[in-house]
Amino acid sequence: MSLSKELARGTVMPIVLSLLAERSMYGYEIVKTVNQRSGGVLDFKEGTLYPLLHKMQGQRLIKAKWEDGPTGKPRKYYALTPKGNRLLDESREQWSTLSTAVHTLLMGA
Amino acid sequence: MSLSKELARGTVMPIVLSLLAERSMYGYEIVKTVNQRSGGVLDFKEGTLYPLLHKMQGQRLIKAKWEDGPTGKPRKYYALTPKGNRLLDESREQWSTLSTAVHTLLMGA
DNA sequence: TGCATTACCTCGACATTCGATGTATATTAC
DNA sequence: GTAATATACATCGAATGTCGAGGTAATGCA
Repeated sequence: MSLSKELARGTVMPIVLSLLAERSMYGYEIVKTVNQRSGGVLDFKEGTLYPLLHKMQGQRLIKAKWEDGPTGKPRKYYALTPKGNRLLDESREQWSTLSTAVHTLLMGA
Repeated sequence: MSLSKELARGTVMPIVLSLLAERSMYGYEIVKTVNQRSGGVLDFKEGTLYPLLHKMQGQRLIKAKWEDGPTGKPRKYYALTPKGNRLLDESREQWSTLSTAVHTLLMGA
């Protein structure tokens, strides 16, 4: 795996939480949104996201609901649970703490 | 693994490169230095670091030299190679890019 | 003597991620 | 009409990274 990919490990779940806090989304939409909003820096793969969504659902961080999309074809929309919302807060805090620490060590004390 | 640990994945190698750019260090010293400088946010484990150092040595990113420490007991000092130095530059750039992207997605566009 | 610390190291278990692959429908282009 | 592309769900195996536990041995100190 490239260094860049390696660094991005662990940011996937927090980002998913953050997007779902904005509004409900379906899997494919999450992939496209992240890749587009990050300007190509992040590149979520379906093979990464779908298992993660299922895992997060099992942990009651998100809940799923089938709803008809604009074409009439059903899509699986995910939304945050209260528990997911709490974890989001925690994640943001931890990201701040970590990125400060890494910055210090990497960019010079 | 805790969320925080999960986030820190992938930062280990860049940080090692960064420390060794400052001066040569031995493994145990790297562990202690990182944990202390990060104020406990990062917590390098020997089981992580030693295999990594060996891997990096195999990739010619660092080179090792046995030298006598103050007690006369030999220590294995690691130093950056030119190749390691180039990767450090790259790593710093990639960290900046990534952390900006993650910040945007996590903390709100 | 006994304990903590320094300093090297390996190993197995576990989790994460990717690339590949599969299915099916909808849209667009020729 | 049909070929190609995009949408949208999903699983699986291989590769990799990390940790906790364990091992060895020397030093410093009370």
